[in-house]
Amino acid sequence: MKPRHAPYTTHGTVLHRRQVEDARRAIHAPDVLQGLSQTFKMLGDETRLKICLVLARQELCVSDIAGLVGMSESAVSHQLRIMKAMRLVAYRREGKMTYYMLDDDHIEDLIRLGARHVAE
Amino acid sequence: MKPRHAPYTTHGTVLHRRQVEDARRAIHAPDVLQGLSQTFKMLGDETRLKICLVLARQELCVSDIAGLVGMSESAVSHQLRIMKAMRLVAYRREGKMTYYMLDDDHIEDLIRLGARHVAE
DNA sequence: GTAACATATGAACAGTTGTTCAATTGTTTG
DNA sequence: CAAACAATTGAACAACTGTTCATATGTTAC
Repeated sequence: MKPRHAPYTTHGTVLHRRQVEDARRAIHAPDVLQGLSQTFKMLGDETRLKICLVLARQELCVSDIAGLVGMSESAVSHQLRIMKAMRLVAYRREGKMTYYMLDDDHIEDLIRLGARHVAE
Repeated sequence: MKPRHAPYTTHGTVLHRRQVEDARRAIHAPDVLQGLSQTFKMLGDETRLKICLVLARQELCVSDIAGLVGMSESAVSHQLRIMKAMRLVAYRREGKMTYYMLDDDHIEDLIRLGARHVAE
């Protein structure tokens, strides 16, 4: 059985020149890479993921979000602050309450695609 | 200015009945939710994200992956173990080397969609 | 056999993360 | 005004994460 690759150097250096050169092109620019991982990390927490889901179609006040995601209002408020900083959610104050809403069209698509992946 | 919502109860209970009922339907089943956040969390780490990118088109040995993503071989090996456990990568041994490759079509789509999002 | 190498693995560690709790702010209502 | 309520904030804390370092495993070449 003949080898599919041709290794040509030693430790610390590139072992498979052609493959490595091709692969290098696949890596995005540092800032894109950072934004990407930040976005995914955002959705990597179940609480935030649920918040995104419930806020996708309508605005909701903090208490209702808390009830829906099964977390304390404080915990939700902390998460919303992060999501607000990332410009993922918009908010609107009305009297005692603050209504939050998802302010990013792409997120829903991302979750939908992810869900299709999970469903195998 | 008339209120857009009609609050009707107090603390701990639902404040906006209709919105909450609609929102509740948007939350996926617990196992789907968990799978989703796990997948996103996976991509939420820059090292793993880069590994996915470089392994999308061709297989590579651990040393070359390490060189490409700028991490020690040990660090990469640890991450590959996790990714292997998640059935995200497949591997093939050939002599001294182990060649890894992305074993999940959806991941690339997910990253591509994410990248489009980052680019605004 | 030994030496060199590629990879894997375990323990330890620092850094980060998400929640809780208590206190605070700001608003509405009586 | 005070009481009730919605939301926010900061400190503290436990849990988790990713890396490093040292060591181990397994393969190839001499």
